[in-house]
Amino acid sequence: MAGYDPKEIERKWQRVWAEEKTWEVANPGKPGFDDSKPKSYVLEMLPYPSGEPHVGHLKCYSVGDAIAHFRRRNGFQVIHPMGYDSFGLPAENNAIKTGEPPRVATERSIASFQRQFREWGISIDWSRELATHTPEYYRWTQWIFLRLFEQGLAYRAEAPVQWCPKDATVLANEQVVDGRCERCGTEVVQRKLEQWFFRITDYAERLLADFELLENWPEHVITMQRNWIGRSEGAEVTFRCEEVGLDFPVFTTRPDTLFGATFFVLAPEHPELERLVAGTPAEAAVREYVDRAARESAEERGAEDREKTGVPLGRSVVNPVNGEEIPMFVADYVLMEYGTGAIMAVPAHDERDHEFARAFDLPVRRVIEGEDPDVARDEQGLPYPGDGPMVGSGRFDGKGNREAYAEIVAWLNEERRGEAAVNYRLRDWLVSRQRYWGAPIPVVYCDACGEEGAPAIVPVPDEQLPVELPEVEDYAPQGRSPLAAAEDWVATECPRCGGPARRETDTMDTFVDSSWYFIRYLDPRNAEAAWDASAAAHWLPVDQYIGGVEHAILHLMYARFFTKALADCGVLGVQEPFANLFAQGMITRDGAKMSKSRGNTVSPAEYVERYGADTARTYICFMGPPERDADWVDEGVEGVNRFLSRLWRLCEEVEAGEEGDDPLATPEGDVRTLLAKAHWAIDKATRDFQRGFQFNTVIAAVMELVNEAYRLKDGLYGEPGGTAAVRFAAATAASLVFPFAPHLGAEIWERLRGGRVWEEPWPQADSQLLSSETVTLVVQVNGKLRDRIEADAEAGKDELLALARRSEKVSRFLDGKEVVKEIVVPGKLVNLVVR
RNA sequence: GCCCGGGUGGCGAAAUUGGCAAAAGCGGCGCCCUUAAAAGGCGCUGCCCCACUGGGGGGCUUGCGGGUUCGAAUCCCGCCCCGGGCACCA
Repeated sequence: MAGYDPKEIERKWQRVWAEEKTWEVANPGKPGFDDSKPKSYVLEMLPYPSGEPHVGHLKCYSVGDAIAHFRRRNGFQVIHPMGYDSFGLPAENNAIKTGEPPRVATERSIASFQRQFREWGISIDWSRELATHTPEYYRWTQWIFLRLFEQGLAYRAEAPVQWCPKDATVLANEQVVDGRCERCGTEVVQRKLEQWFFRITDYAERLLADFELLENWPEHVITMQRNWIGRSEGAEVTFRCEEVGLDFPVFTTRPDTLFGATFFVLAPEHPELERLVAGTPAEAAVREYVDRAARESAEERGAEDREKTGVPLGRSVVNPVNGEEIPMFVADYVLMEYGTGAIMAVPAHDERDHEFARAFDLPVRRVIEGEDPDVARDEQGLPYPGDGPMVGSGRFDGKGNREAYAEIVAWLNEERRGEAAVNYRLRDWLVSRQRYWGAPIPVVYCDACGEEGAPAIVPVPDEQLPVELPEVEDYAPQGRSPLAAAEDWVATECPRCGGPARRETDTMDTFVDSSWYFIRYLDPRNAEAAWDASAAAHWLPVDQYIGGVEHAILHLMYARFFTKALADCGVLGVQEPFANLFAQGMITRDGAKMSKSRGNTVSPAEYVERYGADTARTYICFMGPPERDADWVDEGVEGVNRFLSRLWRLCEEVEAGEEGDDPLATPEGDVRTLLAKAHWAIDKATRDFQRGFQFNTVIAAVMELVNEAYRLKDGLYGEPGGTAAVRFAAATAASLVFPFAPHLGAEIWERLRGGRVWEEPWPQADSQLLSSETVTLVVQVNGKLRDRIEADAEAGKDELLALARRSEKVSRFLDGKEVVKEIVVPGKLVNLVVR
């Protein structure tokens, strides 16, 4: 007999799927569209094609494919596309190092991903394949940019931005981790530059509120986004500096502590600083302080345990609630990016203000009493951030601070000195990059159309898209985009006046490309529009999205923002792109994250070569719950390979043996036992599939079924209905394991049953065979297990009690004791409580 | 500091959601097949104690300490440890 030869089987079925285009689905209204089935959009995050696929990819697509197969066999028309997020820094950095154009390295990597996806047997609709670096794709990325521009959602502004000196580019806030460039680890510096932004902050409220619309997202991902958006409720209150006649609004979450404000602080970047101190004795000191702050990195400024520093301005503002004049300072613990860049300082009830007050010997005035009566009134126990009755707050004294909060805000409103306000930590999304390998931003600058020396920003008309990325020689950025060197390309004609104009030379952040790809899949060859409205209406939203948690904030929030913005532009009918999200865990080796430098990487290709794709995929799904991190162990791979081989040999054995007689109408004995096990496995697999994709226990159930078949088969051959039962067990195992090991599943099914397993509906458990006539009754005395007794499944309470008391093992513990309580759970357990 | 996860045999894990703790896998031990090995098949395998020719019996056990309950890995209260996110955000 030929042993299990995954190579041959896998090649065979991969050819079938490719030739028959098995996984392609048509759009509504197109030939081949099946309107009898409900749709299901199963999507894994598209890979960034750099080098070869790694095990993280194998996991993501194995999990997604199992879901896609399961849905198909449950009667859904599943759309399951694939593409490549093929613009971005790594290809460009490689180009700078080796001189190889980014396109060449990227397309080589794409070819490698394509080959391996086929070798893994992932059920992809290849007719919908796309790559974000192709003009056919980025043309529409540019088109979306123009729509956002029209809506005022894309704008150009000078702003302090995070600049990475190594990569010589600006970064999005999200790409700065602990003050360092996410990619290269270099400390970022602040620069003031003209940049393009998307107004994601306009959507902060909806991004929060619409968590409601999601069906099932991991709680921690929602929490991370919520933290990132960072909504705070409070009030904006205006403090006036009479000496220079300026109003300074501040944002505070604690308007109830307004009477405790004893000083006022501006951020070093505050635009009015200059006017406040120009020509005053404080000018020199303030300027020096501001310059020093500007030189410091965000990391240095944000360091923990940093001493509070600052400089008095020699000016004061008036507290609107009590008319008190309080001194002004500049200090770097106040951030320009948040709120208004200025704060009222309440040292008695805010830790940071308290530290500053101590450092500068400023008054600390308690306005809320603490809980501890001993320290309630004096300066001990300060700063006190909690609740309590108000003191030193005029007519609000004695009221609870929560109550006073509302009244103070109402009063500010009446007096027009402030109003309720909400602030967000979220900043607008900086999307321009001074880099080559990205989609060009489709605008030109025209001096003739401009005013007062400033050129006009003229959008490139839709019909002139795409603005193609020109070929260049030198990819290294020199503080301006490498595109600036392509002078023939930069010099263009103004679409508005026809005069000479210059192209924008920045490209878009790659997160822009990946913020809408899931829509393009629905109509990827459309040359007239980004997508056909009816296709989008039919398939969206994505029913199940699968990917790593590392995208919990960036990609997932940007895609949510895009969806809402496109809906507002009237070109999309959904508010949320991904109804269900599954965040897969990481695969480690030797307990550590894989890295080339550590030398603990796992190459999927190597394992696929040695054991076959079915083994590699099934192992990955068997390692543990897929949402959790899991450690790759070679012996575990072999264990799964042993299991698949065992199933294979079982198939060969039944195939070679007698056809056997027909299945019995009322199976008995071991025939029934094996059939019951098969139906138990069907039931278990189906439930675990639905319950959060617990593939590890699904596979364990199939293993149990195969083990049971091995235990019983030799006694069953020749029995009435015996061979048929073994055959049923093997075919059922193949059918259940198909979503993980599609080649083996398809092959065994074809041999034992004929036809295509993926066209078979998912098996249904026979409830007759799920229940048995007898059950194991657990007998406890005082909650401790004392005996197990076979009992009639239908037996009543009294019968079970009698049975339990009759047991010798039980009665031993009842001797000389009084039974004070009897608990009977029919079909399960008897517990006798004795004294 | 705040917010999420998580802690169960030698290892990664199960436990139908309050009812037999440890399924399936790995590792380990033993047996069968074999001239031999590999492959394969079968069995045992949480810890401790008593008994042992053979069969057996008892206690303990889900990070720690309490509680609720006839009964807790599961629910409640208080701690400890590990991982992740946010953090000078007013």
